[in-house]
Amino acid sequence: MELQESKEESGTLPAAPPPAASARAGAPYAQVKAYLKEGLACGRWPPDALMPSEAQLVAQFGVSRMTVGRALRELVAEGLVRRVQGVGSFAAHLLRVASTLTIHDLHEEIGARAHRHHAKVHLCRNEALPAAQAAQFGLSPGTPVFHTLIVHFENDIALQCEDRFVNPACAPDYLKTDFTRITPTQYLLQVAPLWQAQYSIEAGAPTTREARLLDIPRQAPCLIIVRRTVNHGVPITLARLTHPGSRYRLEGKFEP
Amino acid sequence: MELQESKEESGTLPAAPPPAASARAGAPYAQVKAYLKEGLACGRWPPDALMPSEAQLVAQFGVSRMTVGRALRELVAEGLVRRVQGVGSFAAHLLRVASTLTIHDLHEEIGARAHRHHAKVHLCRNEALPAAQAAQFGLSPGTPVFHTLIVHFENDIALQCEDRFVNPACAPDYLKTDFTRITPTQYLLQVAPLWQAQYSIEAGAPTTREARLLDIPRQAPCLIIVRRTVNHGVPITLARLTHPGSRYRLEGKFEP
DNA sequence: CTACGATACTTGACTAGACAAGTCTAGTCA
DNA sequence: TGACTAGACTTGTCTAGTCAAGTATCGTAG
Repeated sequence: MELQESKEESGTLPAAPPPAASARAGAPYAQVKAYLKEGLACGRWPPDALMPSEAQLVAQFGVSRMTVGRALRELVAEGLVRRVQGVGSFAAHLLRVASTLTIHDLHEEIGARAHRHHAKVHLCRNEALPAAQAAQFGLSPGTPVFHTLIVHFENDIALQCEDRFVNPACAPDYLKTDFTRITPTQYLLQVAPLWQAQYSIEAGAPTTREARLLDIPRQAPCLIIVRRTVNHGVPITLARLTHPGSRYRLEGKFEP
Repeated sequence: MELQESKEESGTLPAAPPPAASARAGAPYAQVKAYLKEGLACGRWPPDALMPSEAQLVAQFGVSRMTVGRALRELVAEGLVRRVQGVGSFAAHLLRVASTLTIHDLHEEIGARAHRHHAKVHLCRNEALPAAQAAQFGLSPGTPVFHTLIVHFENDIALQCEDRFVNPACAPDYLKTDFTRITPTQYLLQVAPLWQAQYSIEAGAPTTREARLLDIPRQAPCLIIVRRTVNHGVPITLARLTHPGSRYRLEGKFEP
């Protein structure tokens, strides 16, 4: 359903990283930014060191303060620099740098590889919210909710078991959707733009039912993603996505 | 070693999300940004819809073009808006929004919970790079590399098995480090600021040795993170981090 | 010696205007 | 009809200056 994925043998990584062409070096602000980034990378300003002030950079590069300000602001946004008003700019601890995991739709991902996707709907009904999910979902136990259980296949191999609860208030027509044509994620994004999500990723054993639906042994390690989506504080959906560990992997990268 | 982690029972999520106070609403650029964000969230501009031009926003808010430009530029950086020179600004597909996984050091994380961390070094030597790792690492098979195998404990419970290769050219004194006091990640970040990393996350079974070192059964599902770090195209380190699925979980969130 | 205030320096934010470059449309000419 | 061009509109970027607000320092008055 989501999160960039791949499917290769265990423990490998994709080929060498792309050169990551940053903003074109022609723009003055990009030059200042590249200069600072380079200095950060080569250790000219170790963590917590005082970096040049805007005025110094203005003099050094012969550009206006707005321009060096933009360069520095972008570095702050990237987590490379910490600025204190009245004091100066300091090199950040790269330890705290953040990476990005791109969220994709499984359907699209499979399509992008020119593979076939199909889904089998095992459950699609109105239900009272079980107590076990109530606390995480953020609704009271027993509240009527929609519950779907769908298995997604790539080229007839089961890739994901999607067990999902949906708040009827956010998507009244959810159950009428043809989930063999559109994934629940796609549908929900149309109905309620995604506004905040939390997820947890862990390795675990599938439930008996999941093992049966995915056609894997009960002991097979699975990558389990639990995701909760909220719009303006109102819970939209709670999903448990179970993937056979041998068939699914998350990948990401980051570059300060 | 890294990636924000937690350790609770299976399949749960943390408590409700924080309100996520954005930049203070007082600043004009923040007001414009909030206005656009709100419209994006409530569906005023569905994906690919044409958003107001800078000139329109200038007139509407009575601010200068630099100010609305900054608001829009930040929304582009957050992946909420796509702009095309000469054409206009468009609402992005939230499907493609990026989340962040904060990289932490295991040592720090454990300390933050007021728990004890200790490490046991099982291997710390010079070795010829095995062919199996050569391709991913980006060095020729047989190249001399440093190889460490360290198990990290939290309150005497094994949390991570860290199998790591290090390029001697980047950290000549790596083997002399006392890894019971400082983690390899901490040390490497001091020596060579992290510049680019790739990782893959998957569920799998531990190797026989990992199972023994972590004191878990061979069938126990593990969360396996393989990470490769590169500085200016030069490989620094390749690490395989194996975590018992029952004791370790990754968490993250995103908010457009 | 201490407390206070002036001063210098820093970042934060904004304005008004400028030029460049890309895209679309409508009108014109062959 | 088809090709071309001029104009309008858009974003991308920059300058030079302004005002505000936070912080550190240093000298002076008590």
